This record gives sequence, C-alpha cells and structure tokens, in this order.
Amino acid sequence: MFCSKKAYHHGDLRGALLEAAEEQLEEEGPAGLSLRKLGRALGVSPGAPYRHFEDKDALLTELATTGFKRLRSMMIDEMADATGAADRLRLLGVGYLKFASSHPGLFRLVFGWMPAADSPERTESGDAAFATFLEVLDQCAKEGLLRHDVMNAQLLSWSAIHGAAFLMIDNNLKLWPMTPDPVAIANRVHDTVWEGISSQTPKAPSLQDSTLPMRP
Amino acid sequence: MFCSKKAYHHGDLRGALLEAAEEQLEEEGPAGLSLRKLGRALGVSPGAPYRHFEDKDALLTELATTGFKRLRSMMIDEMADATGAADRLRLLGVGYLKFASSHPGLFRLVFGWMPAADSPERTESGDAAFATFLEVLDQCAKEGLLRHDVMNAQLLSWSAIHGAAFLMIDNNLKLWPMTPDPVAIANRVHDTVWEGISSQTPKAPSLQDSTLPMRP
DNA sequence: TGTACATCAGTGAACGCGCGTTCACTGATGTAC
DNA sequence: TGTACATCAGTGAACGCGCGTTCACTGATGTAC
Repeated sequence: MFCSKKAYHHGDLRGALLEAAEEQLEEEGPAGLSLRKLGRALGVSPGAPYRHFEDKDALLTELATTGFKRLRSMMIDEMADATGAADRLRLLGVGYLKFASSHPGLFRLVFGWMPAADSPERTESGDAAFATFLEVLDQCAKEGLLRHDVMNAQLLSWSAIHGAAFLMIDNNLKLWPMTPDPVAIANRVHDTVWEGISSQTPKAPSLQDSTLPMRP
Repeated sequence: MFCSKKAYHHGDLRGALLEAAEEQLEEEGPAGLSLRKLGRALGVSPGAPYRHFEDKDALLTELATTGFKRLRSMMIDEMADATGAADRLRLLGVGYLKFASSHPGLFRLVFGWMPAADSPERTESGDAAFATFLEVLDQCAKEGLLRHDVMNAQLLSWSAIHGAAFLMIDNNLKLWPMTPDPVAIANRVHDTVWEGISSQTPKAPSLQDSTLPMRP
C-alpha cells in the first residue's frame, strides 16, 4: 500500500477488485471467489464492490473478457519474431501454453465458465482469440503449406494445443516422462502437428529444438 | 418409482445418491451440486446421505473414480472391433469423445476437479485410464508404425483428443464450420494426427471416412 | 417357529457459517457561479 | 478565491438464503438361540 492511512475513497477500487479477484481465482478456483472476501482483502465494506460491478457475474464476465484479450495478446506478442507462417503457428502455441501455465485459474475460467447471461464483450473477445488462431492457419493455407484443407489443420492444431494446455495445468502429464515446461511442450506438439498437416515431405527425425530433458 | 408408499429404508440410497449427483452435475455443474439438494430430490432427510458418504468430497471422489473407470471402459469397448494398432488409436479417440459429449459434466469433474484430499482409488482409476491411452501408442511403436519416438506420439494424440473433447463440450467449435459430431471429430483428428506420427509416407488426401457434412 | 436383541438406515431439528445483495447513511470530491 | 450544492464512492447493519454437518432419536431389519 502506498499510503497506510485509510482513505475514504480508494482511488481505483474497480481495478483493485479485478486484480484481487484474479489472485483469488488462481489460489482457490472459481468456487472460492466471493465478493465479500474481495472486499475484506481490500479493507473495504461488503457493499463497496457494488459501486463498480452490478453483481458477481458481472465481475467474472469482465475477468473472462480481459482474460481472452490477454491470451490473444500473448499469442500475438509471441508471434512477433516469427520467421514465416509455420513459425507463427509454433509461436502462437507457445503463447497459448505460456498463458495457460502462468494463469491456470484464469485459463479455466475463460474456457470453462458459462455465465448465466453472457455479455457481447466476452463473446467478442473470445471470438477474437479464436479468430487469431484460425487466421494463422489460413495464412499457412494461402502460402500452400498445408497438405489438406485448412479446416483439418485448424481442428488438429487447435485441439492439440488446447489439450496440451489442459493436460499441463491439470497435472495430467505426470505419467508422461518429460518435464512439463510450457515452451518445450508447445514446440514438441507443434513439430508433430506440423508433420501431420504440412504439404512438405516429412523431414527426418530432428526434434532437437524441442527435445525435452528427461526427468531426473 | 417402483413403490409409491414411502418406505423407511430406501433400499439403495447410496446408488441413488450417486445417480442423482451425476444428474445434478450435468444440469448445473459442480458448483450446483449439494448434498441437501440430493436428499430433497430423493425424498430423504438432509442427514441421510451421511449414512453412506463421509462428506461431500467423498461423494465427489467416488463420482470421479467411477467416471474414470467408465471413460476407460468406453475406450476399451470401442476398440473391440479394431483392425489393427492404428485403428485402435482411432477408436480409442472415438470412445473418448463419445464419453465427453454424453457426460460433459462428469468429464469436467474427472479432469478438472482437484479434491482437497485425494483418494488412492481415484488416482488409480485415473492412472488406469491414462495408461490405456499410452499402451495403445506403445503397441503402435512395437509394430514399427511410428515415425519418431513413442513419447511424441503419446503427447500429440492425447493432447489432440483431449483438446477436441474440451473444445466440443465447451461449445468453442462454434466458429469452426463443421457439425460438432463426436465420432466425426474423433475420426478427423485421428486422420491428421496419424499423418503426423505415422512412419508410412503420407497418403493422398482421402479423408472421406471422416469427412463432416458442411453446416447447412 | 418365536422371541430378544444388536445393528442398520433413516428422521428432523438445530448449529454456525459465509454468501449475495440491499439500503439508508455519510464523508469526500468536483463544479457552477 | 470562496461558497453552495450535486454527485460520487464509500459505510455498516441487516435481510434471507442454502449449505455442510451433527446429534439424539426411532423405525426396520437381521440374527442367535
């Protein structure tokens, strides 16, 4: 806290609530998230949050909306240094898995939570994130890099990266003998996905870039 | 109900609780599942469930345990008529997606719910389900069907089918222009996965078996 | 076959809890003149 | 620059709710003899 004296006005309670909510989400999951607890954590009365959010769902919706936007940003940022369309697809996956592994609670909220009354903003930001995924594949198709139609490539690469993300954050890769590092997993999944969708003849086994260290 | 007269003893309250719990899970998600509501639904007092389950977590744990077992059965049953190792992998995916689409709530519970105190039964049945997945790939490897090491194939096919399942039940394939039928999706994912992991040269584009009808 | 008794599987009232949400209020802030 | 006033962003008490869980109890069932 900047000033220890309790100010009557918080300054940015709205932002603080969102921040604290995300923290609570990561620590206890969506079930453990309560507006009263948020108020308590911020030293504010139970009614205060209602000056900034109509109800609990509104806060969760906003969290999900910005979650989608951040996922999209993470993918886009990661793709900045791509060397081509195929590399863009790889880096998009890296961004996806980085996001999931650094914000697993938010990731689950964003994909799993079905609000009673959905907001157009949430839908829109979700669609934008998905569209980014699809566009990268479209680009690959335009450059003639895909063996089959683009829809196969979309379904496979999206499923694969989405599934890898969930397996990773739910600790379901514990039987798998590799270190669960998001970047390494993304690279490894991409390499194999790419062999399945690329129009080029399969390259010789050369996964050195994405090879993961064996568990000790 | 078989007898409309209220019997003092239920007969199989334990089983009825599990059944009703699964129903509640599918209808309202894990957050909406409460022991009191189950009791009410079965015409039984709020304390009655405690004669059969130590607490709420115990019921959820049992639900998750049998969920894993049923997922495994569904995969194994589906694989019964397989024509070879590659076909086993395909049918395993079909079983996986059939399970997810017919019990989405249970599927999410099984993979996403982290109990405070896990039971050995749950862990064991989960590991058994995963092991089934891994074994099928091992079999492919033994028959020399895989291009690279078995771990790549495991990670990719598991991620792909797991991700396809979540995308499907969370209705995230709405931007994807195909009908979200579990069998068709499983086949389509498998075909493309297989091209990525198979040691054989890629076959010509011939996805007719798994081609999905365009949306009207 | 009949009876005494242990055990099982329910009852229903009660406890305490934290929650979402509302409401009359009040202190702080910004603005018009 | 000073003042009156509207508006904003909090307070804190209160409401009703459903929940998990406990407990003394009681009706039904099974078993030993």
